[in-house]
Amino acid sequence: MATSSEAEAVLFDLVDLYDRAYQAAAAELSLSSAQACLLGRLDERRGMGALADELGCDASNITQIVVRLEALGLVTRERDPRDRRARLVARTPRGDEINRRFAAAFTFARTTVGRLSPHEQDQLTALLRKALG
Amino acid sequence: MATSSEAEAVLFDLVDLYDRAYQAAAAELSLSSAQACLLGRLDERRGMGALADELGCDASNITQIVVRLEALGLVTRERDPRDRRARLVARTPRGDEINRRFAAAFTFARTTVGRLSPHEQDQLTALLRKALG
DNA sequence: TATTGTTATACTCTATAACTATA
DNA sequence: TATAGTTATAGAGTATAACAATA
Repeated sequence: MATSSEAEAVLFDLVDLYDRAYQAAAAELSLSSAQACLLGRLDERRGMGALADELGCDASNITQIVVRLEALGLVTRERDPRDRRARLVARTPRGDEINRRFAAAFTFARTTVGRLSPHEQDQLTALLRKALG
Repeated sequence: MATSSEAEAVLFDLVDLYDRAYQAAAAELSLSSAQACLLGRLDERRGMGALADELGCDASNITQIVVRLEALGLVTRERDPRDRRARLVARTPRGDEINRRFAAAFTFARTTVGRLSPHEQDQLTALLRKALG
């Protein structure tokens, strides 16, 4: 591992725990992490290309995930009337419901931040913003 | 997304960037994240079950990853003389070399923490430790 | 009988390359 | 000709269930 300093080691633990909690919350709703993540990006409907950019992966990958979510009845894929090559992905009412339940199930970030006082939360935010450059 | 507060949103960004950087560093060495991660756990040789516990996944999964690392010449799998059911996984010299190069390539945590003063690094460590409970 | 690990199988994530439809 | 997305294909991660060898 590349974690020589204390701070680096704590960062590693944080990321590890965060990822596991995210996956566990998704699993409670029988979703993969990738499915839950994509579903969470659909507060506004979006094209496939935009989703690929946001999630940092190939468009063909997005197609696969969206096809599965569509089969589960959680999203729809409509032709964009202004550009008939494009497709707009949107959550169905059931997709909204599942997304809400995922947000409720993923307590890690809330719980973690909630252990700090408001002042400490501000400190943490400032430090991480500076660290992220 | 379940990130209502500022602090939660920054945590999300941090985890996202960390994961991407980890994967990119592994890819530089033609490894998957899981392979790089497992390789990093072998400073001491370990049994398959111990690895499964540490990585939080099924033993059959570890078998797959180890078989691939073995095929790449990065680890060996020897019978434990004290319990012939068990197998001890260890890095080869080439595995050591690749692991060093991965640690050098994964600069994210170092760079990120390095943007903070020593005092700020201590603050961050203390805040995250408290937050993680 | 219980434990360690493997094998068989199946599903998902992911990328690359070739393709279709539209612009 | 260029762009948005899909399809075909392949490699890897992951889990479950059934299995072998050893304790």
